[in-house]
Amino acid sequence: MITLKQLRYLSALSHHGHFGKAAKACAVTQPALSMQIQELEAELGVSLVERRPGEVVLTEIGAEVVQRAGQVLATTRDLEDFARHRGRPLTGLLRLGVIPSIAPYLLPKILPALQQRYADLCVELRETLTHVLFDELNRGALDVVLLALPVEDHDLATLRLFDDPFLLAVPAGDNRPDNVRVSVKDIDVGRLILLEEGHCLRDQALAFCGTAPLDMPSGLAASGLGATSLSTVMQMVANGYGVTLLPRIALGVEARDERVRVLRFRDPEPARSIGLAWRRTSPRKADFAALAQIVRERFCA
Amino acid sequence: MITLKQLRYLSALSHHGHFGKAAKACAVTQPALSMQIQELEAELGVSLVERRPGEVVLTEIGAEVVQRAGQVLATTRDLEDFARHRGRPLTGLLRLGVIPSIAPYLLPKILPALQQRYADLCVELRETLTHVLFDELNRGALDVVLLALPVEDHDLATLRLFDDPFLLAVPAGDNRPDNVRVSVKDIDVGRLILLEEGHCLRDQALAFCGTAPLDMPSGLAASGLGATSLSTVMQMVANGYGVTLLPRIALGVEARDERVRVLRFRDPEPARSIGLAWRRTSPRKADFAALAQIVRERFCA
DNA sequence: TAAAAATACTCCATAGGTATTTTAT
DNA sequence: ATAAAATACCTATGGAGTATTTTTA
Repeated sequence: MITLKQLRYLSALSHHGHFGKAAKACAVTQPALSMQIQELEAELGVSLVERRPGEVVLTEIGAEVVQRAGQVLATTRDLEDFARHRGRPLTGLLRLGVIPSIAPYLLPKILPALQQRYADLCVELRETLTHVLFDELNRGALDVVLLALPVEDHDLATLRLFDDPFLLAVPAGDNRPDNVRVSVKDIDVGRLILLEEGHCLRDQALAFCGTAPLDMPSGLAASGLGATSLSTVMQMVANGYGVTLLPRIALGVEARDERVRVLRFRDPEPARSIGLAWRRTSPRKADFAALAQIVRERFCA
Repeated sequence: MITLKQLRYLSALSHHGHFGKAAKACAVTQPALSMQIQELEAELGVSLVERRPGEVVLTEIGAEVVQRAGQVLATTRDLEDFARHRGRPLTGLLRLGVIPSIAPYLLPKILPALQQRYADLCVELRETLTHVLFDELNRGALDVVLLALPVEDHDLATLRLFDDPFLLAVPAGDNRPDNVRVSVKDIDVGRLILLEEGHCLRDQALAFCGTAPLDMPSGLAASGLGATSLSTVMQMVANGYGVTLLPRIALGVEARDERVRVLRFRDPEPARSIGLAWRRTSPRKADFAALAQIVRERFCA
């Protein structure tokens, strides 16, 4: 009879591609995990992984089984969450994922409020790129994610929190008149500095500039020096290397340098939508609504 | 750590409403099942069942947990099926549900062909009402169901096989001319004999006659003597108690009595659609396609 | 008093640990 | 020779059985 333990081990093995590491991740020894994988293969009557020297690769069937095992484990986790949090919103552990262009600006304002209002809550933070967050969400490694909408993944439900307009950050020496709103067309795309590939902020900025991501000759970002944080990008702007699109929520933190000027766009201002995403099957919707409430109180005009 | 065994026991307990019976169904002793349920309740930190004398009732949370446990178990079963049947369609056990107004007419023609063409296949049959079949399908107690479309349940996928027209069966003494097709309006609803409540055939017939199910004064059916098989209904027709709608697939079996005449309806003939339904997540779609092929060979004009 | 679930206990299957061997580079 | 997985063997946890007690109608 197949067990959840076997599926957990298989899932870990698939993610680590290595019996020893997977075993460590499961807090057991390598032989223990090996035995359970063998047991599972015997139960199912198929071979799931190919033991190659140096690496472990899933068979075709194995990959599909891993996928289905992920579903089983996520549903199980949802069951547990449901039972444990029923009626007591925002208690226990909440694993929150946030994208890098939101985390430093939003979290400092909401985490203290969360801790204060929900004393029984323990937030576990994860900051990384959108597609990684999605993966972890679907695997059940995260409960909810704070990111830029829209989300295409149909296994996820979303909630829009607020719109975050983009501003144009230019070096202080820029000769544009103050008090005049700029147009997207005023941007010299050749001087545009953006985060490196994979950041949704980069894609949004390119979309607003009407530039296809591929034929993008965007200054330092294109020359391999892709920045991994808005701080770095703003440093580059301050030093006169170019301009960038700055989300308004980052204004207070990133636009303090007097060598930088920040200009508003003409209406309709380009903006991104900030929202929450979670597995459709998640039983903690009440938690997410409470979280949304906290965010909105601080960020809705 | 929660286990599949606990979920299986809980599921059984919920269906039997009795620790002893549930334990028997799981092929374990009552204390074994009791212990696992207690263990599960301890893990989840909630009470799932209320032990009342004479009966066991689920708590509100328990009901939801049972529902979610069902999902976990069904997904797990799908995983097992996938691995075990991969690449070998129609082998092993296929649990097939069929509604009563199809089973006696379709199965004799397709089961021998199935056994012959797929010698490794073992078909387990279940004949009962549509809503029971759905329940068993969703619980994973059945693999696929043969029934009348449409199906509203959105967790199920369906495949249309063929259309089965209705014919009007009347006593031989009926004075309608031969060779003339009848109209639905010709039916004396007061003399219409139908299967008892719960049979979809009954609802379809009423819909075609434009009669609301509630204010239905349908002969014997309304007088509490609801028939449970078309055979019985046809016996009533033969004895002059009324008329009925007969699906064409039943023609050869049920219309042999010379005291019965069968008349065709004017175009467009009223008809029901016969199809297959299975859990969306089922990995045995290839099996179902092969099954559909067998049926179509014999029932598509 | 009877029926059903919980408890007490005993036993054994098995998951997991340690040590070692096998395998492939 | 090294790294990684499989195997051997041992231990101990805990799942399941039998017998018994508790509970409540």
